[in-house]
Amino acid sequence: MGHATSVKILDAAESSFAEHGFAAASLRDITTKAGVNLASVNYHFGSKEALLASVLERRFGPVNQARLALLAELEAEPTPGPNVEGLVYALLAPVFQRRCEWDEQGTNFLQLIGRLLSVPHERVRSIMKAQFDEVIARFVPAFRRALPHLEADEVAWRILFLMGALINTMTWSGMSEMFGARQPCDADELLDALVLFGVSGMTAPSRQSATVLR
Amino acid sequence: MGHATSVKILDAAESSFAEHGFAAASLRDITTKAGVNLASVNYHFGSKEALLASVLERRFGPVNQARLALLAELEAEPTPGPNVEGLVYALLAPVFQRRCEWDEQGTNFLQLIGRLLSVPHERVRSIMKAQFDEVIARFVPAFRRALPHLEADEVAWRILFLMGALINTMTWSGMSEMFGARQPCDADELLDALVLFGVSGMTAPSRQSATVLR
DNA sequence: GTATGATTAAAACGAACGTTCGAGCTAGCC
DNA sequence: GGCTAGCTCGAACGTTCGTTTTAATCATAC
Repeated sequence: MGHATSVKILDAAESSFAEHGFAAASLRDITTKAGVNLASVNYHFGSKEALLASVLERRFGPVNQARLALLAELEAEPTPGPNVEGLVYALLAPVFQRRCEWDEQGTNFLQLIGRLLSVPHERVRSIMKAQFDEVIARFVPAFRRALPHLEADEVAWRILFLMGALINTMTWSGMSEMFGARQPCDADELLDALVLFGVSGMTAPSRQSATVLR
Repeated sequence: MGHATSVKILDAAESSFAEHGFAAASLRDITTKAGVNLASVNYHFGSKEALLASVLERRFGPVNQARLALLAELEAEPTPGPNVEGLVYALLAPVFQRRCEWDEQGTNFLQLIGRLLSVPHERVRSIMKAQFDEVIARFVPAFRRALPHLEADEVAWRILFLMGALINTMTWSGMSEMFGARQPCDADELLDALVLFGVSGMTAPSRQSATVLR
């Protein structure tokens, strides 16, 4: 059954890409983990790069769909006024929710994202862009409406800062120990901490109104 | 002159590691950029991995020394009370200041950091740890004193979030355009934006006192 | 001028990589 | 039973890698 083989390869590739990054993950290692033949990758996916593309598409689709669904709920609410917390939550929560579901398989979804987003690979970049275009097109204006005291550009930069806090923290599991702190007990604890940090950061005063230390 | 060759190799390696990451950067590419013989790397540094170690040590030393110097200045001030902004600035500013100095050479220092911090390499990790141990040992307690309303663990997590915002944003130059925003005009503008974001995030209310959306 | 250590260079090695090929197996259809 | 398409497999290819070897050159000291 060809489909079962494809899924085995995708699972093994995800795990290997998360652990080693793209360049250092070898097809021999991936196919050994998957328990399939080396040639299967090229048969089912065409190339190593195409395999990576499939791994990313398989995971980002659901996360971004969930983000957009949460955003739609927010925008349907009758309560007026800015809801930065809702937006931050809608952006971050789906990642943590999918993590619990997918990490059962022994992969580290968030580590995968963090690792692959730092890969300087043109195809990766274009897949990211394609996956995130709608999310960006919907979230950036929503944040801008919720944060009218900020310049449009600064809102976008803050979203980048927020994504950076999300991604980098997840790339390195175990980094808390390095900082003399315990690991968050579960995904919810970390999500709560990050939402608080993010909401506060997003709603910080604008650079014009703040006296910045120099 | 052996020393001149070493510096050429370090500069070329830095540029290549920043652009490609560690695994995908080849010694042949590096030595071609440096205009030296392939064997020079092994002669002067011992191995590819040792070369990476030298690249990191060369750059992180001055940044972390600057961080500690700024922290010492803060702690010497007679003004009492928490100075979260000073701490955030002390942590972030040295990176931007060195960037202006070192990028003259055509390397992208911040991109290098971001790229290499995501490398799942044991030696890289141990070098990072060694370089950052003193910074962490001094900054984490200082932040904890400045933020007594927070649990000790949460302070550490927030520092991680802050570092994540710093690192990830820098890993991908040009990402602002993807979000429909212009690039920050200069390093100072980006630093100011990030300091505001970070200070506000660090000083956010604790999870106990905040009602987090669920 | 000679000796020595440092440095550089060309060449080659062994290993591993991703990709391709030809053969064999399996399941479904007639 | 025969045929076909899909799928899997072992083997090998060409390429690239990091490292090593050997020889030559250079700078310094005497």
